[in-house]
Amino acid sequence: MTVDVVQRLREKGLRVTRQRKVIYSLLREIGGHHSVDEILGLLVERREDIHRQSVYNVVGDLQQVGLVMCADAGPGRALYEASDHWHHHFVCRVCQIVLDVPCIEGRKPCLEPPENVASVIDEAQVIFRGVCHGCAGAKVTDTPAASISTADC
Amino acid sequence: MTVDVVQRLREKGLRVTRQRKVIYSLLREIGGHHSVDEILGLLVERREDIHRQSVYNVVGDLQQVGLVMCADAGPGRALYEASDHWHHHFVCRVCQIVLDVPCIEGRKPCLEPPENVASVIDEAQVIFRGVCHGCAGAKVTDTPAASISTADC
DNA sequence: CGAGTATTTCGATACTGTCCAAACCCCTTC
DNA sequence: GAAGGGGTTTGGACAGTATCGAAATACTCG
Repeated sequence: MTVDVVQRLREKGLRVTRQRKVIYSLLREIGGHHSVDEILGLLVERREDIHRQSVYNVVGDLQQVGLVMCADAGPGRALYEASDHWHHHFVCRVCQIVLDVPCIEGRKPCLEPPENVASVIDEAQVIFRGVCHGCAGAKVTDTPAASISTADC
Repeated sequence: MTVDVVQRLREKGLRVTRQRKVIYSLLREIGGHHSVDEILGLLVERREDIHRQSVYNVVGDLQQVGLVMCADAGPGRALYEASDHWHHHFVCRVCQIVLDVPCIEGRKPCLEPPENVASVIDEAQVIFRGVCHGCAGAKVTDTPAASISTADC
């Protein structure tokens, strides 16, 4: 918990500040994927006076330390989450919700880790896209969602 | 080529406008991944007078039609490219360059979709991260890139 | 060719992320 | 426990990205 973040920061030579502890425990508590401004809003609700820039700094630092990961969910604002284990993400084309997809250990992606492309490849994150259960159920009429089909981003 | 875009737009009930033809053939010609503002810059160079908002509109439309795809390369601005075949991307942690990674399957759901997560999953795009050849050669000192490690799938 | 409407244009605006200097406070040392 | 040093936070300003609404334009069909 809090012991974890303190220890981890010390290990990496980063100082243990109120802001870092608060933001990490917040992300841990609420779970899910959140943008910097969402985090800022939640902090304001809880009477935590933390500057915008600090949120950017802190999530960046926590990411370096390995306590937070940035969810790949397509272009746009960055989404952060407290990272327990490596996993992938599903993004609904209709409501944009982001869901975790467990990473099946040992099962490599459909393509062999590409040769020649780069010197070091240490991460492979998958983005699945489609329509979530909620939107699939709700959609009865011919919403634009029906015509999205293939070839969308 | 141009016949293609005209036909494709008509099929989907979209009008064939100068802007749509110009932007598509531009993307087709130059290849690679480009942001809206990069596209806009290239259009200006070529004396093509097209409004910013129109570029947003057009790439969105072409994407719906399947002539353009949005490259998943992490958060930030969206990168568009003329879509020939389905593929994935490698992003360099140092210089942020985006490189294509061929997909062996070549078609959309190239990874077996996870169960229970959603109703429809029609796309799985992979983002590989690491250090490209250029940056790996240039880097002699202990850059932060060296401490990234773990978190592989 | 003319009417109707999709599309483009224009200006304004919200959002996201970054930069810099000054104030602050965490950690180490004594 | 006090003091110093330097990593962090803060505050304000700023560039870049993307969206909105209304008016003008131009593509398509009859």
